[in-house]
Amino acid sequence: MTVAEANELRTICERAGVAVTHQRQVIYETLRTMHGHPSPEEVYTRVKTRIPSVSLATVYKNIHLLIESGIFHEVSLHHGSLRVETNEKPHHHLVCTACKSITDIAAEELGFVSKSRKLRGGFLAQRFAVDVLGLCPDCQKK
Amino acid sequence: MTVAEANELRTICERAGVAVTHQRQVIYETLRTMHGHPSPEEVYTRVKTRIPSVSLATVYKNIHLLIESGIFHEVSLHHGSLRVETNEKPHHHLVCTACKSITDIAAEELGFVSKSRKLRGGFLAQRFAVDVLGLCPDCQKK
DNA sequence: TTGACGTTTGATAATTATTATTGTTTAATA
DNA sequence: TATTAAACAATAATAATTATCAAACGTCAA
Repeated sequence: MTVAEANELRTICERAGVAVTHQRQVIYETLRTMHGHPSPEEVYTRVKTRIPSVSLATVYKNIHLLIESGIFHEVSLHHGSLRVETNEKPHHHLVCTACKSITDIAAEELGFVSKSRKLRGGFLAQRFAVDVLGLCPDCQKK
Repeated sequence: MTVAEANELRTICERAGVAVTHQRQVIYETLRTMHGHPSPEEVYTRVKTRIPSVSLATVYKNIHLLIESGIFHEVSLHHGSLRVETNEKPHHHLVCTACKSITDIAAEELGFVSKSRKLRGGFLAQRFAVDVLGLCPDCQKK
């Protein structure tokens, strides 16, 4: 862990009012070294090599802490369950990072050029998560 | 159910090689009348008012059928588990609708103007799912 | 140092969402 | 309507996540 990283974690913990424990340090550090889009289970497996006694629940709790602190993100807010899209018109979504509610917004209404942070209805935009859905090369073959 | 809808469902079932059962009809029809982003549980509750004996598993199976037929979509692909974003650079994702693999693509690399369907690496773009992540008015108050 | 107190952890039970299994019923078609 | 494969309901199983709780830990005042 670099000095900058150590400081970052200390700041996060201070702001959140929690202690800088060994488990937290290792989980933070592990995430910093992992690439891609690891699941809690994958993080757990990695952390276990350094702290064999670590609990999966601890990994979950600390991942949540780090995500809530804004230092890491969820790849896509998944809404706990499958959701069916019933709006046929081309549109995007306003997703609340707190309550995860989904509101439709017409495609025209969302100019990608705009950097305005307050959108229609008072929604406060923090970031755009853009998924291109389609088929990867492997799946095209099948 | 309108005649057009009845035809649509029949076509879907023919293509998929499945029977047009009463349950399927009611599930399809129910989805058509629902707005927003219903979960399987919500669809199940609705369908139950017309077919009290219906099983939740049947609702799941038919929602999957309709999604695979392309007549409805998932709101966002959920990957079965939480995924942590470890890439700090601004980027988007190439998500395979079949295997749900996620590949990063740099923000610059994804010109929104482009309508090219084949992207870097041979990924076949089918549609863009754009989420604006932020806070809804209610959650801003809290 | 010691002891008291609040926090964190690990172990595990509980919950939630989804999928698989199985015996029974039903739709399609002759 | 009789046949037969498909679809169904009921429910068990699984996977992911969260909740519970007792024990261990860190901190700080004496």
